[in-house]
Amino acid sequence: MRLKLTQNQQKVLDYLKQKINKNGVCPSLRTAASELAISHAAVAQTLKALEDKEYIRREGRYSRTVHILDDVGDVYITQRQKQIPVIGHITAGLPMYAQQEWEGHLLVDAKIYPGQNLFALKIQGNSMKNAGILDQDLAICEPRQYAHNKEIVVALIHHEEATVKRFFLHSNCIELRPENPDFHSQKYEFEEVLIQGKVIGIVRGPHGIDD
Amino acid sequence: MRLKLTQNQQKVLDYLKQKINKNGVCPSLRTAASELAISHAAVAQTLKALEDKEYIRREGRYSRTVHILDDVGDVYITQRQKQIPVIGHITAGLPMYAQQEWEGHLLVDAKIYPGQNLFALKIQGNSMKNAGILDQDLAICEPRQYAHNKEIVVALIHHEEATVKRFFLHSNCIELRPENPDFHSQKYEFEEVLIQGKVIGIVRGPHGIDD
DNA sequence: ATAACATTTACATTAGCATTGACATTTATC
DNA sequence: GATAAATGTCAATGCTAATGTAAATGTTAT
Repeated sequence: MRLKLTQNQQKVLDYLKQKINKNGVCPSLRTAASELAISHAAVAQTLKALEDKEYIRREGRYSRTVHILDDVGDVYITQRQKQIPVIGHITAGLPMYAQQEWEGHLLVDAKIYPGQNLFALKIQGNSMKNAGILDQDLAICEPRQYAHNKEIVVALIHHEEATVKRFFLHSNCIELRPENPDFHSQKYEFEEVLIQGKVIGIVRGPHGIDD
Repeated sequence: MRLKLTQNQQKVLDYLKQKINKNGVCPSLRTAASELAISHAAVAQTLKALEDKEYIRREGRYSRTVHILDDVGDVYITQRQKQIPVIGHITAGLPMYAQQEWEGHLLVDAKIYPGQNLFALKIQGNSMKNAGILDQDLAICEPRQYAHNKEIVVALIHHEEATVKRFFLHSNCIELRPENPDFHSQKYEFEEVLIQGKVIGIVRGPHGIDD
């Protein structure tokens, strides 16, 4: 949702559009300033405001190119917003939608994450590092009580410990395999493991991007 | 559990929600006052009551921003959505912000990705695998023309080839280091490399989660 | 009585817009 | 290439209108 423009900002934007349409390029600050009868720095300030409000975009620091951004319209965007709970701790025996300990909500793009009753889980540790899942990442999960081989799942072990691992079903046991040579595969009896969901995506924020 | 609202408080809250949904920002006290047919100080008092009951949150003393809170104390999703363009290819001539080059928009949570004028870039290849960035991931980036050592950046090489690598500045060259033993560091003269932004996050969809 | 709600008024703060001038960077010109 | 001109940036500053705050006070409903 773009913020509304003030009268002055609209005036400058209209002027820019007209100029760019006519000449193909943006006029210099001082040219614009003179034609708008204000100072060059005033134009620069308004341009900054227009950029902050996402009506234009500029390139590098001293670049002279300005792109006018069309309204992308948020009619469809409202249908794409999806709010999913971030689960703090998984409590045994409760289905996902009944989990109590929320750490809050996460907003995701429904176009990328289709499905219902999705939930998010904050990853603890680096056991899935080689699958591109790092400590503190948010794993987007779809609730499921079963899993196929090689899928990355959220599993509850001994009804208390939640973990994200790659799933393998063997004839007599379930193997939960980490993706990090520092960790080892664990094998469990069928009744020791409860599948809670399948990981369908990852959201990583600014934390820990640069070690 | 939050205290119940009075009829009047509920009315004002509904009004605020509607206004914020429509305009993206909270109306001024006097605007609201006029539309609710009361005085501006009355609105201020009700806002104070709403804040005490944790239905809204306001920033500084004289700040004009109001956040609507949900029952968990999170900011409402309508105030957290942020659309960012997905850049298809960064190529010669820097048409990076030319809208026709965009592959669409991505909806992200503003709480996780603060900052303005963000853009997303689809990762090609696995050269950053050990940094938890895989092929086809969407890298969330903040525009920047400079970088600090060890940061993961989007760089344009020889004005045509865009790449995501870890950045190192040496006395006589710039090193762009991949995070994958199958690839090698590349060193460039200063004028060969143009920094376009810093990677501040990753969004990975269902594709490629299970190799 | 008390809390919620309302008003009026004076005051403090902020946003938007403008200016100027020094400076860094790019572009043009020779 | 070197130099000059043009251009974008930044910081400091001032002004005005719009805006939020606070205090004193009155009204209404429970």
